[in-house]
Amino acid sequence: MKQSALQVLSRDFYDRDPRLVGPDLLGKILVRRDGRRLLTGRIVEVEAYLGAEDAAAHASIGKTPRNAVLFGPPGVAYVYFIYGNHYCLNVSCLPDGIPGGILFRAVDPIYGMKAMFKLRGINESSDLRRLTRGPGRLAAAFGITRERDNGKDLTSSRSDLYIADDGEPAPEVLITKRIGIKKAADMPLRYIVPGNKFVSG
DNA sequence: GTGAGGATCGTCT
DNA sequence: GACGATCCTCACA
Repeated sequence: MKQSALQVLSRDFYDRDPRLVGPDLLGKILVRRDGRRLLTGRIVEVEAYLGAEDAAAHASIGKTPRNAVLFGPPGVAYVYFIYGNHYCLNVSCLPDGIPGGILFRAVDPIYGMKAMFKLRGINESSDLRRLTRGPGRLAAAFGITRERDNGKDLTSSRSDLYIADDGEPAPEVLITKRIGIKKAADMPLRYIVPGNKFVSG
């Protein structure tokens, strides 16, 4: 894949309701530049998180130092640490002042798999699905941490983390309930590419 | 293939 | 002090 063929998604793309941004992100490319290494993967599973009306969303309790990015401008990385072990990557949506975001749950690795295995700390002979299936695994495979990436602008190719369109036609989208949460568990805010082996659950 | 249980710590009450 | 937008390992089938 040629990097020049990638069109970085603009801030306008994220300046919408997460319920519109979520399905549109499927099929797009997550890109990490790590020194000279390039890591890429096709997004196949995301979840939308809203504001005060969504009890499962971090933003539902109001603005705090932790979740401030969700209340800021669109197209910015929100990375949080969970269960004492894992990081999860989100991107903020909606205009400055209105909270909302998308959680990246899985990607289908395209380039840099060898480096991803190393970052994940697992052997290359293990099941490929273990590489980037699930939000914690995805973040680890792309070397994403709160310290390094929280608050980072995802709309510039000069950034070492961004999301791009490679021109592939949009995939089929299936909407389901979100998983791994207790509150507001019935809201249909999970978007997946049906049949893709990296989709979790 | 499925299910139980533990690890581990930042964040908010 | 309790909990969580998770993952791993180990039993067992």
